[in-house]
Amino acid sequence: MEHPRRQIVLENPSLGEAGKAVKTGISRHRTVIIAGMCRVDYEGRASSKLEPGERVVLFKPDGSALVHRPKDYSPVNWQPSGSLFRTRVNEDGLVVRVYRRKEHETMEVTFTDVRLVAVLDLVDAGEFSLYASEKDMQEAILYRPELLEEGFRPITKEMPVDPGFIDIIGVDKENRLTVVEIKRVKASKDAVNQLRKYMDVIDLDEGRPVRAILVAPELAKGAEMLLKSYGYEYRQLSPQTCSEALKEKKGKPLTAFFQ
Amino acid sequence: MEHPRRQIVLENPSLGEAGKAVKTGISRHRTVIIAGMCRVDYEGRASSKLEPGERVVLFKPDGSALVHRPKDYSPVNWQPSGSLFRTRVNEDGLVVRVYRRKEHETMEVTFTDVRLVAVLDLVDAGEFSLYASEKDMQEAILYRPELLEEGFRPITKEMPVDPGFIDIIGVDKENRLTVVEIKRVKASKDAVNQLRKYMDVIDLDEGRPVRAILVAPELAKGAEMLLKSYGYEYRQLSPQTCSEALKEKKGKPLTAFFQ
DNA sequence: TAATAAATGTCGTTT
DNA sequence: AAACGACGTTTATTA
Repeated sequence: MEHPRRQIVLENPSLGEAGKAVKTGISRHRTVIIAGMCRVDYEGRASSKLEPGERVVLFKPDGSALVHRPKDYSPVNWQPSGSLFRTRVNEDGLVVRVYRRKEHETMEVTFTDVRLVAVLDLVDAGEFSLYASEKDMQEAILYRPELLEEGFRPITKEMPVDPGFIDIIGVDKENRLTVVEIKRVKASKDAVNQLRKYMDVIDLDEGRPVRAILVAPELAKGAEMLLKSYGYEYRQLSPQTCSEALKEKKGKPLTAFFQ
Repeated sequence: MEHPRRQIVLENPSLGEAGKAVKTGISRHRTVIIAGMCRVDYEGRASSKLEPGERVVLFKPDGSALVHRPKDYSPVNWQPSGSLFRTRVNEDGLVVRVYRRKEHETMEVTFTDVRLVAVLDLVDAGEFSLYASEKDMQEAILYRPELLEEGFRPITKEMPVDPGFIDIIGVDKENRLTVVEIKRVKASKDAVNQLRKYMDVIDLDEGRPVRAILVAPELAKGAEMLLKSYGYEYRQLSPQTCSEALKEKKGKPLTAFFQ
């Protein structure tokens, strides 16, 4: 015997019917999808006005809300999780007010015509894994220092200094102190400046020559100039390569490499 | 006589029915919503794996795609606009492959159970206006220089220099050259460093004293220290205040202020 | 809570 | 195409 999950799907409902479904969905912490003609007003850190048009609006059980136009990756208006919803139907239409009290932010969506309402009881405990992040690149170099260069030996990772954290500090085969800054995307001037900030601190602490190496899959034109002017070095390395290297080394604890 | 817009809404369809609807929707450049049990694999700049769970997936006519879990503001997987879709039904389920050839990026969503498919012909030409942006702050100061300080006269806006653009250059009431950097949120060390970069360039060009003013609604602790150490100044100003000032001045062209 | 840096950042603009 | 900076950036991490 089939036992269909409780869900509401209304096609071209009246504003009243739609409002009722939305209220039900929100109070029962369901995922609510509304598609239809609406306008949106936002007031908070900035303020915005979106004139009427047809959009897809998502209200999630965690209090996040998204207004999506029929184009673009990013929502035109939104509220992050933790927001509160209030739904009402008045002479303007079906109005959903989404507000965050602490941040003093409000987004109000007013529907004048609803094409679709769906109230869904979604269950999602699936694990999400991301590979080839900057952290992966860092770990890969710690596990296989030859990815940086032959003879390199890491000493510290995430070394805290005044301006932030130095990704990796180590020594090269000639025992010179080496500061490593990792970028998982094409390195820009900013990356070089970041490295420079670290070098300024290191130079203060130590009186001996220190190498600086910028690790990234690509180097922007301006960044290359700046890097050379500082006498720093560049090592091409992609997050994918690092991710591959990590696969082979899975299981060994990081600490083993700091003995 | 009613003329309902062409749209397809299927509740708990078979994978075959769902696939057919999705293919139709994508080929006709409609907005497609699918809710159901799926897994997602992404491969590109990074790579990721999302184990099965129930999600809402959006495919837009401009080639953008979003996978939303029942929580969080941001999609767990996505592709930006310009992507291409390929839909097929096989032994794994209903598979939608979203790829961008140029960037070598692929996202593949595999549905094993579909709770809802909606194919909508959304029309959205509504204008979007954002107020109290950094641009608004800049314009407000150009229109009403006293927002910065009494006697200030702007000379240039968006002055291109080596590291980027100086928001505003002007002279104060004592005719001293003044460099203005604007931030619409609390200014951090980064903002001070940005200002410093501009000052380095200006100092090269001119041999006379130059003032540097950081405009922002708030100043971070570390930023305040750094600012003082450079001898730069801070002017508190909120985007909201600027937005208000602009309302009163609507209509006058900016160029009128550079005579 | 504040600060800091990463992000599959995205998006717009200009060279 | 590349560079550059803003964004209601958001998100995670750490002091």
